[in-house]
Amino acid sequence: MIDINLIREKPEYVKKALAKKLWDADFTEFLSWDKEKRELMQVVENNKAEMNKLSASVPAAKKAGEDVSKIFARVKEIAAKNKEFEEKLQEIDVKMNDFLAALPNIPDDDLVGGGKENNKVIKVVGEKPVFNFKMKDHVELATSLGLVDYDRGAKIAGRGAWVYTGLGARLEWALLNFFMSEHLKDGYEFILPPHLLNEQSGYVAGQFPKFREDVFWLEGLEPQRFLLPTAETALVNLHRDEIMNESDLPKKYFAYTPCYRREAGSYRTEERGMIRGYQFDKVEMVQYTKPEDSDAAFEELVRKAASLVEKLGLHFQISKLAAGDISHSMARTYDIEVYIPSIDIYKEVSSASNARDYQARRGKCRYRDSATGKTRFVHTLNASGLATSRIFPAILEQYQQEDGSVLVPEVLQPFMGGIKVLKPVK
RNA sequence: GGAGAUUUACCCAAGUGGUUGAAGGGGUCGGUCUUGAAAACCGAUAGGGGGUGCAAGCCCCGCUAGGGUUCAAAUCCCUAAAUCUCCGCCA
Repeated sequence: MIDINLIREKPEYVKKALAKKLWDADFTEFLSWDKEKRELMQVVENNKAEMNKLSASVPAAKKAGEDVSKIFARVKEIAAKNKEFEEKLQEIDVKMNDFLAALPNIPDDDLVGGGKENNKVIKVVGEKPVFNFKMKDHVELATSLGLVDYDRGAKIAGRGAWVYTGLGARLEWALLNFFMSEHLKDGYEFILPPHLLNEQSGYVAGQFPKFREDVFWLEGLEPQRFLLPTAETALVNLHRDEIMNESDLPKKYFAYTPCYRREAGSYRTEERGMIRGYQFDKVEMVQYTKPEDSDAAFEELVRKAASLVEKLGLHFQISKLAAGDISHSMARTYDIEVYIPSIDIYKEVSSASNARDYQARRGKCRYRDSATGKTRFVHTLNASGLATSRIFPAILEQYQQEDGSVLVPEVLQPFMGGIKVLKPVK
């Protein structure tokens, strides 16, 4: 939610900023609603004040033995007149809320406009691996090593599903454990949230109304619930409708959940295997900060996400996203992209974003400023740390050996009972 | 799935139509007393939005949420949510 005052005061600035997100905003109608709303409020509230006053005078008048029927009639008269205005007012209110709720966040000033093509690689870590043998892709490797069973996944669940088996399951779990241990070391609090969330949570995270169609809704539950598309949805709602103490900030959380998304359907051949599925595992970090601290928190999240990939010994890059490529709710996003040799492409394994007060406004998530005693909206930030569905293939491909085996990254070995090599099953 | 109870401020809690624009207690904060603390006593403590105004202020909405009845609702009616208890179901 963008601050309505900003739109009132600098509509041209907001329009320009949103244009960088390839969003064409026109505030002329909105501002006229706003004006009308405030005029109507004057009338409605003045009428209510008069009604209140008249009603309050009834007991005294009764006591004095006066005729109160005139007061009743007068209040009724005002109420009837007011009804029309109130209905109009509510109508405008709904229109304005819908309009505001649909607006994306304002991108940070330093971002370039436009879409993906304007993303900029700001850091490259490691080098593309060189193979002096015929390299295999991760699907081939996962199958020959007995790590993933695609056929049985399709059998029991259908398209877009796979089964981690044996050492594959252990590798997946080792990744998650490794990520968790790093976050715990950094003082983040471990959260296991519910996976079925209510509509309000999707709204506050900013995924709704825009992405209502991209999540899985459950039938037979009232009120309706959906499967979370990322743990961020749960984590940024933890403190909604709360006023936190300044001393509680920053809040640093991480959660592990599968992520459920409908988008999986249309993958291209370059994305075969476990690059995209209806469900994938992710550890997600979220911070709640004071506004002045969110830039530093953002840097911390990017650094943390990158350090995980680096510790895994994988070649990757960090991209600063153009305004049009960052998600709806965010003001700023850096992607960590790991190299997948078989397709010679860098794929996102973490998206670190600063939502600033966009989500906090939607969720009325505030803290009390100890200096002024006033409430202020917090800033929320999130970053994957990490999604396994692309790290797993990256490890298989980048760590593959000529004999068809795959080395286990050193940091994962303690989480896999010391196993150092994944060997082909006969 | 069925039945019942509950939902008031930071916490507990009174309150069934009109000085309740919410008692009382606890807590918290400030003070008196004290070498210091405790105790006691005194005082403060309803939040959060919104409108208007240079401001002081004035006004509107807030007793889980949304509707309704009424001149007037925490209080009556309807709907929903959450919590608790019991029963049923339980891969």
